Amino acid sequence: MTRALPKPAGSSKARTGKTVRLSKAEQALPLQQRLVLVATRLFAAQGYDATSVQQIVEAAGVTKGALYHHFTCKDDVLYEVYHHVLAEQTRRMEEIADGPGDAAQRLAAVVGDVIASSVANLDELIVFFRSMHLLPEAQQKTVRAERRRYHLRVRRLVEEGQRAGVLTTEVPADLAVHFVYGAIHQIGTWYSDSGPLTADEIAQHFERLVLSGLRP
Amino acid sequence: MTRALPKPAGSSKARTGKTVRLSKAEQALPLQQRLVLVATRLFAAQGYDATSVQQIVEAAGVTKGALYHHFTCKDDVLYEVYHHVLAEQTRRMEEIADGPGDAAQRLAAVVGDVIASSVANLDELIVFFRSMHLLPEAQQKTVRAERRRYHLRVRRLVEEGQRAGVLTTEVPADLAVHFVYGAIHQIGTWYSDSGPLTADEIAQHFERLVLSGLRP
Amino acid sequence: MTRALPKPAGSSKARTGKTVRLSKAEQALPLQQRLVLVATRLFAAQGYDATSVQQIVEAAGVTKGALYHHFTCKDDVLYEVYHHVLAEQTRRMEEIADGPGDAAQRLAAVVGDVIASSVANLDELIVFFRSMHLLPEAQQKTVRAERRRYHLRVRRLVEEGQRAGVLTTEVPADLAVHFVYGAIHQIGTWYSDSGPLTADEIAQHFERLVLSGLRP
Amino acid sequence: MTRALPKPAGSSKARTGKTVRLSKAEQALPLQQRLVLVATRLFAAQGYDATSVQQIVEAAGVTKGALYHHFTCKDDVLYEVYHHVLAEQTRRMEEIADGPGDAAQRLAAVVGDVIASSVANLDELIVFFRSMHLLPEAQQKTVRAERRRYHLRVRRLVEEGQRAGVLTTEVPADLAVHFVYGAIHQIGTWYSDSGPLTADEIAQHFERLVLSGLRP
DNA sequence: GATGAATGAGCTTTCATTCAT
DNA sequence: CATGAATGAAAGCTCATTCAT
Repeated sequence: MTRALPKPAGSSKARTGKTVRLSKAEQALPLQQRLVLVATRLFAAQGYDATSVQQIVEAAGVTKGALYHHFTCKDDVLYEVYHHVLAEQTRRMEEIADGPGDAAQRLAAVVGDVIASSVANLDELIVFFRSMHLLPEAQQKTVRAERRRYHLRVRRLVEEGQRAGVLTTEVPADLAVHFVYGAIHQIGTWYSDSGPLTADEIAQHFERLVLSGLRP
Repeated sequence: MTRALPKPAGSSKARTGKTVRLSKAEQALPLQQRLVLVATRLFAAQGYDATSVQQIVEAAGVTKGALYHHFTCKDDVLYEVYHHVLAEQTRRMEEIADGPGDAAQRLAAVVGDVIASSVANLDELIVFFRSMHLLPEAQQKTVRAERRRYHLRVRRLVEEGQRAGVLTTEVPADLAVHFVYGAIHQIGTWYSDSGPLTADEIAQHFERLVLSGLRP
Repeated sequence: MTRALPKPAGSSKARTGKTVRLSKAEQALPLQQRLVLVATRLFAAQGYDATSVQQIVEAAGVTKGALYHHFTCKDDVLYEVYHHVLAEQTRRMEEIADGPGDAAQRLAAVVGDVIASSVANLDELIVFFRSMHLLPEAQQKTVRAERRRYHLRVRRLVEEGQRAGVLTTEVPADLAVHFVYGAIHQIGTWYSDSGPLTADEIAQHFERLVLSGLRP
Repeated sequence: MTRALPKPAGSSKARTGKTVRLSKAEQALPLQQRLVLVATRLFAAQGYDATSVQQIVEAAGVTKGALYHHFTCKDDVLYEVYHHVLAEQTRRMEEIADGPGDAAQRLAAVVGDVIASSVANLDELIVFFRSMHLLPEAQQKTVRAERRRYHLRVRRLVEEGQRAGVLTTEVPADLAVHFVYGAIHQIGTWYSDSGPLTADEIAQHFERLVLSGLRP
């Protein structure tokens, strides 16, 4: 017996009694969006497997049948979260990447923007990195493909900067992108609204840190 | 079991038929370590909730009774994975942080070392970030406390470097640490043995990227 | 429904993906008959319980509301199948039984006719014997009463033959009827359109087999 | 609205509140056999789909987990019923068919025996013909193959009789077998312990009816 | 008349965990 | 120490049926 740990009180599922409260505006959303919203919060707080469909529908104020009227299965709800995050993030990134400024400036802008939107949607970020692997293989493939497209677009931005001489060629572009996004994607594990820094301040520091490493 | 019928495909548990094969050396490990090892691989591949106790004991070649002899419950196995990772990483980091060289050099060495050991134990890294939130609150607290101690030690190293003038004071030490480790902790999401760069090369690039950002 | 995900294989309902195609003439039937027709085929192919109301209405090209407008409940659809089979079979049998010829000749004619109409409506026959027990007790009673009436009429025909000396008195009339219909009612379990014998040939053989056993 | 039928009181499942009572001897059976026994009775009374696993385990005095420890799924329990019936019936038939006497005598003996054993195990007979089609396709195939083997053996017996001149060649052997067994397999739909004839009397009459039809 | 969203009840199955042997 | 049968609780999902529009 390795150690006598205090036994968890209840079942291993529903690890926290977490309930989600919705604002007036959120309650007015169409049921499908309301369910995704509620599910995102619960998945972020407890994990996908540990969140029961029952918890989701209770938090949304409907019954299971209603959920299964809008989604084919629980996986589908999770997939919807990804779909939402990825589509939004990709859209924003591309708008900046395809915009004006030199490549280094645009990269910095992308970093700043993605930090802002990550902080604004922390739950989605958390769910994304903790639970993607729980999707059925087929859907994981789709998600990974979308992510790769995102990654490749940013890599092209870095390569453009390298060719233009505003970013160092010493670091392979691929690795540079991983480096940049690594720091950002981990924000969910430590950021807190009540921390000493605002999202903006974090974004500025990160822009600087990232860019100074990538300058020639 | 009367007869082995093909399992229904849709089962949300056992998402992959993943089985784990152990090397000769690993098979010779004491049962407790063997179980943790096998569990780590399964948790990394399928997630904690999606891995059944049955799968773990089958992969380790024993029966449930044996597992429950060594661990109080399934949570305890997961906790053991963390204990193992954290203890080892902390030991290595402190050895370097308390060693010779200026603060910036030691920080670079820490970064290099933690990347090396992360790549060498990818499964543990993956489980750590994906499944920590699934532990009962009590154990999460313990783990978070250990992580904070680790974080604080590295922060002290950064502060030392700032005071010594070898690291910039423009970035808060706390944020600097988050930045450094963010990139490292995400390695599990993209690193592959068959990728273009060796762990060593990645480590060198990351050291450079990190340090150039933190130089005054 | 957000997206069409492949259905999990193991679902105990919808055992086969059976869909029913209707001929032009059948599509022109009034909705109520069309629903009964479609339901008969689905019940025969999958069983009553395994066929969902959804499948029925989809196959008929309408929505649930339409079905519930014509039938009080799913049971009612099944009952309608019986009603249809029984009324038709009784009508034909009585026409022959009340017609010309000696009792043995009329019995033979009944056998021939019932085989012909059973083969022509195999699905109804199958549903009849597989699913009658699934009706609510009250409706089962009604159906059983109708069947008994049918049975008694044929028994009277046999008794008439016995009195007239054209059928043996060694076999109780009741048992004789069970014997005769046993063979016929099982046709659904082995008959195939592509088998070596036509319905007519089967009918002729069965007439001979039955009658030679019942001759004095 | 076709007709106003009295609505079924409860859910469509568990159509009857049927409970099964076990004799002392039956209660002493190993759990696996006890479950099959209880399930056979419930399936015969209510149908397979309409019988819940809950009903089975309650009648057997255990919990669901116990059932799933011995069977992989509900289908498996049904399959076990078939396996049991078929193996037993085949064994008995082959013993007689391979025994002494001319082919007609052996055929008569087979008929007598199968009636006796059908009456002795009416529930199994009923389940067999009503619910076989509810098995997954793979298992249906197996069952059909076993049945075909049985059918072929009896057909060979008929053919032997035809060659020996003790059975008519006017009726194709295949059809003859279908005819013989048709009557027998329907026994479940009308036989009652409290009816006017004993199983023995029925058997004797059927032997006579069948054989006189098949004599040259 | 017909639709589509929603309900409520129940179903099969899974699984961590216990315990007599 | 270890096993294998069994428990108890919950989970995901389906479906007949209702009802506002």
